[in-house]
Amino acid sequence: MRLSTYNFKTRRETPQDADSANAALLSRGRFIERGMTGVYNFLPMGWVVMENIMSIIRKHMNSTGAYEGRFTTLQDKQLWDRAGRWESGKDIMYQFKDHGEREVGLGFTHEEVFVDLLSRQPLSYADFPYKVYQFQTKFRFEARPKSGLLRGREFLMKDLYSAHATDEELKTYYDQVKEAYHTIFTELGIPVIETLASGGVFTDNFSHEFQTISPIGEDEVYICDQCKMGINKEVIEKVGHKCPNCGGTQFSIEKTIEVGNTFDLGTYYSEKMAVTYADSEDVQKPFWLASYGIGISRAMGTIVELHHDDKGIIWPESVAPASVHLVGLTERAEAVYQQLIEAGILVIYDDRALSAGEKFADADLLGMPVRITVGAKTPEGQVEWKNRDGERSDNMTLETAINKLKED
RNA sequence: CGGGCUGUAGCGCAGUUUGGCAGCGCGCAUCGUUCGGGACGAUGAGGCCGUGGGUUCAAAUCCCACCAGCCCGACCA
Repeated sequence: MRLSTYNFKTRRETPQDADSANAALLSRGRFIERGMTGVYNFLPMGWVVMENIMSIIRKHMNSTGAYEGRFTTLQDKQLWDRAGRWESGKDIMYQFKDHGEREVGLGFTHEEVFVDLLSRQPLSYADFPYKVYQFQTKFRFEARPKSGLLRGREFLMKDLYSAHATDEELKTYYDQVKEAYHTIFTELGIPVIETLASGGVFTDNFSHEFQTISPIGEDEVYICDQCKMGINKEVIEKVGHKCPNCGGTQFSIEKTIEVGNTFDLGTYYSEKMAVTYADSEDVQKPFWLASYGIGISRAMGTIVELHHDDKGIIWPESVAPASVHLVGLTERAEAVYQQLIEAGILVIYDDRALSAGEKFADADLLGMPVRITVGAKTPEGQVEWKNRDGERSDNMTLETAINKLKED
């Protein structure tokens, strides 16, 4: 991609409404642009990051045997009444009347939709489990949106739902998804602590949260000194200040961002909504349900909170919009650009007629993992390689550089 | 939803106390000189001073209401 044709120009100054590192840097780099409070547009380069995050998640969701689908956003009140959540969800759900007198709402989670979907066919024990996930824009009325992409009223989320004939089957899959979550967050560059938490509006059981330590986080987690398991402050009384995993009583307390969660919902929704399956004796029984979420836009904001310096973003290779930021200071860069493309490397090429200083500053702000410079000071037949998170710049042949890029 | 602060050009801000021509920096346009860490000069374009009402000869400035943004609470993926 040539910056000369990508004309969303970076900002030198931080917009006054940017209240966090992720809001400031993503906005200065023109990855996102605020629409209204808690609501963001994604510009093309920002959307590439979102797509990259989604592909990583998609890969690992598929490997658990789940299938990707897409549920409705606009939903009838009657559906929500079936489990009694039209009333209990009033504070966070956008609810309104359409052009007639029909009461509708924007789904902020999809347990009801998934259970209703299952009820559209006769259910047999032999057909379980069902595992469907989606990427969808969620709407939740947050009293006070804050911290850029970390808490918004409209945000992109991956939600997975699984239905099981038995509790044992659910627990096996539940653990499998938690494993997948650990892998996903590692790949995203977000170190997580698996944390015991309350079920919120979803369930009275414990839920599991995937928390990452950050001073901007809104949660407080007690981390067990022995086994490193987390216990959300909201349930520390409930567990008697004792680690349920190893019995440890020494904790360190950290501010954290919740980047993922899993809920074991039991047979609650199946029973409430009166959707059951026939077991091997042809007895109708309630099935077991679990749901699992990861906020995509929140993950993007979190990555920036975790990976930046005073000059800009430092994208992990796995989600970066491109592998290389090519700073072209002389004509020779054009040929280098072509060869990088031919080698199959994703590259952002700064071919604009700007001063070197501006180009370097933008390269730092935009945060591709590797910067390659070609200028008058570059020895003939070589390029200058600099890692975004390093200080040194090294001269090497383009061939060497390409090989290095392909190793990663 | 309570308390506080703030809304002036695309962005960052001064001007409001004490009413009197709409300002600065960045960015943008044209020309020239520059050219390895956000270069320099010249010229120029760009404004519903958040919105509505009021006071006044005169309002960005004073008064009232509303809207929006940020912060602290309450709430929350």
